Amino acid sequence: MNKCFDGEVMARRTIVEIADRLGVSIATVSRALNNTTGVSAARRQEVLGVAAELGYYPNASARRLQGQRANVFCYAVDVSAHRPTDDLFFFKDFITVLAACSAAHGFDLLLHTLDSDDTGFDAVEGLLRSGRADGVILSDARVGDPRIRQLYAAELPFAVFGRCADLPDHPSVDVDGCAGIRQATEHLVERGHSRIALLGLPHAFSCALDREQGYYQALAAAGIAANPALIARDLHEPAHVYAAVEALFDLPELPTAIVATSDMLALQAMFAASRRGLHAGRNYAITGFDDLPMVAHIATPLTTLRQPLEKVCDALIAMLLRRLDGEDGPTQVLLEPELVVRESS
Amino acid sequence: MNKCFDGEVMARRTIVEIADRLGVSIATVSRALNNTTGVSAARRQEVLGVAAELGYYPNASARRLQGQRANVFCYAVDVSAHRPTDDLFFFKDFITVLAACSAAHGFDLLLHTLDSDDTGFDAVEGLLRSGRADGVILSDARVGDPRIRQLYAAELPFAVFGRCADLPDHPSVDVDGCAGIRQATEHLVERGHSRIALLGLPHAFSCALDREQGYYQALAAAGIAANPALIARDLHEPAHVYAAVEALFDLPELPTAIVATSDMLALQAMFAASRRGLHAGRNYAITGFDDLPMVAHIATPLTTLRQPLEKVCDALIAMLLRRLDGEDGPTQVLLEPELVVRESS
DNA sequence: AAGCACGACGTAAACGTTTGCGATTCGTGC
DNA sequence: GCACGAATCGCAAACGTTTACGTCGTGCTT
Repeated sequence: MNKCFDGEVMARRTIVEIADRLGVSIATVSRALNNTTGVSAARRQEVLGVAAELGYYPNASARRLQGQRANVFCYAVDVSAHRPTDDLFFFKDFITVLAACSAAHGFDLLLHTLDSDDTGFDAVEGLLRSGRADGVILSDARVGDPRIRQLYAAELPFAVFGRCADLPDHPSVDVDGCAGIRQATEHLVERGHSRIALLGLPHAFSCALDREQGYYQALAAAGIAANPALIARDLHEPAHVYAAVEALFDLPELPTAIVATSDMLALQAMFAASRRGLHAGRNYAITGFDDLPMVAHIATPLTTLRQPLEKVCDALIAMLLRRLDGEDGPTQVLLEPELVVRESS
Repeated sequence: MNKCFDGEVMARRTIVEIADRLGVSIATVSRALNNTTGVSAARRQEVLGVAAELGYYPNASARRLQGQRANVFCYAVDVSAHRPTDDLFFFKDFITVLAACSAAHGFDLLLHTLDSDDTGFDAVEGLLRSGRADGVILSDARVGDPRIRQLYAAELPFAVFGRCADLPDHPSVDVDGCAGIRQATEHLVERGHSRIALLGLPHAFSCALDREQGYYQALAAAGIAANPALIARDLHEPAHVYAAVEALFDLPELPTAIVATSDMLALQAMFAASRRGLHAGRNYAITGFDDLPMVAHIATPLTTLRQPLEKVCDALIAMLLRRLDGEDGPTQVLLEPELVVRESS
């Protein structure tokens, strides 16, 4: 039989063993291990020594029961929200940074996947109510997001990456997509472009409308009339994106620049263009949003807007921690994306 | 002040309240809630009623402390392993299915991110030893994987998606990449191809060598000599992949078919080819591996090998559960991928 | 009629920690 | 020499469950 299956119960050492070994009380051991006051330096060293010798690990369940806190956050992510057009590189980066931020505060990160329908979200509420997690983090906020409604009504601790402008004030951290896209559009205007196309995300996501606003604002400020033929919004199905991009390049008068509200949309556009012999940075300019790792390494590196992921996650965690500790503070944080100019524009 | 911050401590109901309310003992309440024997049907209904009325949720920490089990699995994923050439769509799908399988067995899924260096893996060991998780799931097995060595030596419960042929027998579930690529290559041979190129993954991953074997086996069986000029293995850096693909199409005598050992490699090749006016399914045939959601929807749908993700995750979870329950069973599971023929071949 | 099996329920211990409170010791100031 | 504060430590209660064991009563068997 394999070593991994010999069923030997993992011998868990307890605080009691350490206490017995040294002839002291468990209270002393606990205080020594937790580095609290009330223990002499000599004793602390003794305790630490025996603990290391025994290979002691504190029992998390006992700690949580006593401390009334699990030290666990849950990231509830709508997996159905991720279509082929979406940016899974961003998904992975977000998870990575979020896990790192949580760990830095001693919290584990639980992953809970959701369907697009509301079913299954009660499980998240149960997660909090049963104490398996202390707070929930949401992303991909939708217009009128029912998940946010539910958590808000239940007065449960949560924080959202993104915001719902149409919902009552709730804890949220967001990147200013409007300002970002405005900056990108202004950048193209400064480069002399006036026939600037727009590729927009599905309107179900609240960030889509936000970003589109930046495009309109920049055009208005430059005195350029918005041309409906150049504007493709609410793109979600792959076929939809494909058709929109093709239509753009079928126009009698081609756009000289494209503002894509996500890097994946920009990549699709570049792919379609290259099949017609049109190359970004040479025949037309294009900008994206997200700064995915790959867009810096493709044939024509993409000008895009970088999201300050570390700051976002820091703010999310900080917000939840304040909520748990009963302190107050800002419930809405808005961060600025950074325009990264590369060869595509 | 915002409703979300009014610091009202979430009122947690306990089993004691239910007992008091009905004038019975907490043991009876526990038995009723857990649907165990020793309670009359009438009592059970009473208890269930009061529990629902009070909005009772069992305290997970107390349960875990008593039951000596957290009902949590940890997926420890090497985030640095994911380069732009890697398949994050697969990453997301795997996580989704894994979470679903865990949930089906009443287990939560903890996410732990690792760097490529070994640092930080001790944290995973601590996760198990402190009882925050009962078992670990690994993926992207590397040749001589130090993580597997460590968990194996420590006799901790774990299961690997992938295998290390060079390591002692350990719990693993894998998809037979050798058989898969052999099947794909045979498919191309049957289509009349003989100048068949190979694109291989980084050799650090143990699946890379496995898959390449299938290519060699199929060629040998067909009596075709392997042509070094057509073989590009151990591709990891984006620039590396790019150069290899370009070199392939710079050959005086072009390959008529390409066996890519991952869909992402296939996509890169198709992209490079299309820039030269060569189109898959028309000018050359190509196959991939993984069946990413997107490859069915691109201009020329890709022939590829589909991994049975549900079966993989089921097997991983089952293996861990057996280990936790002290039962025995197979420690190595090998599943067959399914060849999905589309227009690219 | 006595014995016995069984169902329903309560008592209490256990899971492993943290922490308020009291007890003891020790040093220091008068 | 005595009182007093600080430092150090032990005692025991709590956190909310599960479960082995004991008790009681009911109904059945012999």
